[in-house]
Amino acid sequence: MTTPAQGLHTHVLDTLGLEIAAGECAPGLVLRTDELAQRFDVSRTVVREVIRVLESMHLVESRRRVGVTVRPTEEWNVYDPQVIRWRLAGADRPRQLRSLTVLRSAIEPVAAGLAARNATAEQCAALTECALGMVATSRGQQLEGYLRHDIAFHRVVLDASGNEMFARLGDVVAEVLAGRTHHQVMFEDPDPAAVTLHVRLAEAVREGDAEGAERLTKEIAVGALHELDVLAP
Amino acid sequence: MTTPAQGLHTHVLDTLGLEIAAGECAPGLVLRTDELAQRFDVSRTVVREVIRVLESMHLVESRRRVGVTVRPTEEWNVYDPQVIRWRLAGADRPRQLRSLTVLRSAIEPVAAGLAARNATAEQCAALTECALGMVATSRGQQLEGYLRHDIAFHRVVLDASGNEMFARLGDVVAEVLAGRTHHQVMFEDPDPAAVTLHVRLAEAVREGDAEGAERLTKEIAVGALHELDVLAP
DNA sequence: AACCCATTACATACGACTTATTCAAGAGGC
DNA sequence: GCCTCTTGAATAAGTCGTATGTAATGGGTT
Repeated sequence: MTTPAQGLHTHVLDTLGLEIAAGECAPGLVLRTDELAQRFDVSRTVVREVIRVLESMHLVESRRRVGVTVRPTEEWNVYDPQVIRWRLAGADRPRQLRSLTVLRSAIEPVAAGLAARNATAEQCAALTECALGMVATSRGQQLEGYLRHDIAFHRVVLDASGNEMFARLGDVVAEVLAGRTHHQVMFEDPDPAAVTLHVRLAEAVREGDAEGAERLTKEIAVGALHELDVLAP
Repeated sequence: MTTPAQGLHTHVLDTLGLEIAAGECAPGLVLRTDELAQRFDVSRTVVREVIRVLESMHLVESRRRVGVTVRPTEEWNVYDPQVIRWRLAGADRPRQLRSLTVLRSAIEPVAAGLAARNATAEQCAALTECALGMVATSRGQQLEGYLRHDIAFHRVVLDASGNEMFARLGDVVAEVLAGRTHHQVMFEDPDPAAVTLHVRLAEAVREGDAEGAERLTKEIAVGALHELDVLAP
């Protein structure tokens, strides 16, 4: 475990956040600030700043006389990209991937519909380019390149929706796609049907076909969920 | 501006967060920790903890030698309930309400469909009770009571979906409904059609009619969006 | 059983030291 | 003479140790 040295604060925060998000600290467990200071060999000041951040994520609760208690999962700020990263790195990655994919299946079709209405010419061009990139990397074990284009594609769609709440889910989608690619069996090339759907989605957005874009995105989502069912029981 | 005394940290954080979220601090503006310490008459320690929290929300970026710079809106963690509260309290509440309502229109139909499949008997009962409460308070300027039941209703649906990402949007929905009720013209009683839709949605969930639940929720969302269009140009 | 007090662990504060970044001045090359 | 690269000083955040305040808990007393 080599410290990236990128700040004591960052190191302590990452370590603690990971442990809590992974469920290694049972809810209700109390941490003592000076214990943590000892454990990480940093001052209590640093620990307190870390605790404050974890508190703002609703991962822990700090109360006088009792210490820092780990909060139950249901209270966490699960939309915080940092929390998502920690959870995806932890033990229940499968469950996490599933709930995030369900979230995507709700958001992205609507976002695609809006994108079909609002996308600029540049965004349409970017979308087509991404789709072409996906096609070009869809065979021959070029999963990393495929992933890059896939992420860019969905990011453009979310951005083009014109809704900032959707746009800000780009990072989440990127994490999901990356997690899926890196964690599951990577022997096979991506599903050809999915590639086709992306190409057609780019077309639908370019033509301003909102219903078509929504329907195609739903199909992509269904495929992703199905893939999860097959590969992760 | 009387301090709630509920911790220096909380006061400084709320004040700064509100100012930034309201757009009073232009992106790129640099704050100095010493200045802030002076301004709020607290120690640098407190300021630094606040800055760390704001940093974790991606509202600001702290760099050595340069200071604490306010980040552009696109980089904020807009799903953080705290950030949402700050923004709803600020100047661009209308835009914020709209984008959150669009988000709801994407999430809640899917959540309702899942709820129809997964809801427990208790959740179905709670749903019916909420719907009844909405009916009972739908006339005679009882908007506060109506709001309470409305919030509870949607929270149960999101919880019953069984997806934690949906469930955690309960707070967001609560903020949106409350913001809508408290900010807009409150002379009129709620739309009778909306009340009916909620009652029928409770029925659909109880009967396990996923498609019906999804369709009814979409209708509710369309109504809410239409209401926004009419009342907020 | 109700009240009070001592203990405990976080909350706040302050000051000194460290480190990274930036800006500018100066040396060197073209 | 102008541009570039290097070097060093200034600056502001980062880190740390310590001291004091404060609220909640738990036990002891009446």
